[in-house]
Amino acid sequence: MARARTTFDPFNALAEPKRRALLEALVVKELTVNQIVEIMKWSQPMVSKHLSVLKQVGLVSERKEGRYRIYKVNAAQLKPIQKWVIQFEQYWSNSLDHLEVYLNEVQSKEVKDG
Amino acid sequence: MARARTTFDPFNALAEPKRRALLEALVVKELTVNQIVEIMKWSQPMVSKHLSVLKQVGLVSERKEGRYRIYKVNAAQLKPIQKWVIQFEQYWSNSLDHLEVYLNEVQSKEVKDG
DNA sequence: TTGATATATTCCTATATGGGTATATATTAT
DNA sequence: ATAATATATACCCATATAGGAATATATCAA
Repeated sequence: MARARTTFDPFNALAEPKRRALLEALVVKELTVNQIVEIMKWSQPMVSKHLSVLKQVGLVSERKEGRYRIYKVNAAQLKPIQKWVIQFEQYWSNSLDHLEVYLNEVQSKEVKDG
Repeated sequence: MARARTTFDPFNALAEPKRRALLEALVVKELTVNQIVEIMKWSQPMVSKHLSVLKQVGLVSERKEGRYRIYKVNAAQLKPIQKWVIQFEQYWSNSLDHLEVYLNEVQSKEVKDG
């Protein structure tokens, strides 16, 4: 079987880098489709399709205004993702950040190997 | 073109629910492949393949011990994901909803530009 | 009405993938 | 050496895309 559906899972929706970029643009301010097209330099159908995925998982919402559709981020839908990630937070130590840990590992490895 | 490679992007690695389940199991304690097979009731190759993806993006690390490979979570690799999500945190805060934030930004921009 | 603009959708293709089965590789035990 | 165990990998297939091109739909303008 192929990959699981991206369409019903926010994790999956975010797996596509373009969609993350889209959210980053939209969080600054709500935009119409064509404004996104201009900003992103993507084709219009491409923008519409990615927006459609984001809408299906609730990460953006859309309202109609005349010919325009105005999209905005629904950031609350990111909360479940953060909650999932936070489960693991205790396992990356507070006192040392990852870089330090990494450097220490490299250092002790060099000491051991050298 | 098909979907972007899952193999080099932690977001993509987490897009697969089975891999998230795997991390949840591993964060409790490190496990060998066969222990995971028993716990998860997945086929051995399936476990190995998902572990391989997680390893490639650095979300797990592996050490060899005799015939066994012991896998453990490298939770620090989740930090970039959390950082990405946190960018949006102010927008799901209770005190301000997105519209208010937007209006404030527009207002200050107008003040600056006007 | 006719045309222009804004957006969504349909159709197509190429491809990365998830899962299964079989097999390869490594290590330990006899 | 041979067998058994632990794990990874190769191969195959079905499928869900992502993207492009063309088209449909909706709204506004003349």
